[in-house]
Amino acid sequence: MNNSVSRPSSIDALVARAEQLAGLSLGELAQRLAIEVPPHLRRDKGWIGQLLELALGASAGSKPEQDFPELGVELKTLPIDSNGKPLETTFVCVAPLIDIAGLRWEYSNVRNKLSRVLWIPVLGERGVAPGDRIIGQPLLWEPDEEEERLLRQDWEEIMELISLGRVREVTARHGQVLQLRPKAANGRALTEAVGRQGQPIMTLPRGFYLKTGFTAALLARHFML
DNA sequence: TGGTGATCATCA
DNA sequence: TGATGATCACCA
Repeated sequence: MNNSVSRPSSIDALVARAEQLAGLSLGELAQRLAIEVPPHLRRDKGWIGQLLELALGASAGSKPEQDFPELGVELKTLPIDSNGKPLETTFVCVAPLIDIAGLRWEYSNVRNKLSRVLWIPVLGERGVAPGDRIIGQPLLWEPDEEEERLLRQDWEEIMELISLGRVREVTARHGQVLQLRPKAANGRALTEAVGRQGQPIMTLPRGFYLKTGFTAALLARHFML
């Protein structure tokens, strides 16, 4: 089906491998891995991410962990336009809606996932066929003090609302850099949460997403200074 | 059902 | 036209 790629033994090896992919089109990379290129992403929204995971030797699976737990690195592809600006928000992880008493930022899944991220920019607008999109220079990123402060602030504000049983009142407009939005297979996929009187309710699963302004800024901080 | 990978589709 | 809310595919 495809050539398997070994797991990188170090962060340096991972970054070096990612740098070697820069400049390639996704079509070229897919061909190397003997992977079929979909004509569009409407039914394969995760195709780019999974292609890069395969190319870099990330662990598959659907565990709420980093892609390279032994390296402490999370892998994220980031679609960008011709100006280098992100085209989409970035999914981080699902949000816990029950049993959240005592949850602290320091031990949160958001912080764990974002403590170190290998960003792979992928150049190409919606109209560009997936195979024609170009892999950009990777960026190994760790949040600086200000970024961490903003993330923490948003996380705490959103989690407080959830803990108060007000998850249904939280919209994507809450938060400066981090937002809470539905993350579900469809509108019928419900999960348990807590209502305003502390009663159990069923609601859409939610996920934390990074707003485009935040990812645009972190790219700018490293590539345009 | 709830995780992973995300982008789509529509509206303000 | 950018952002929000909705959705797609796959896996355990």
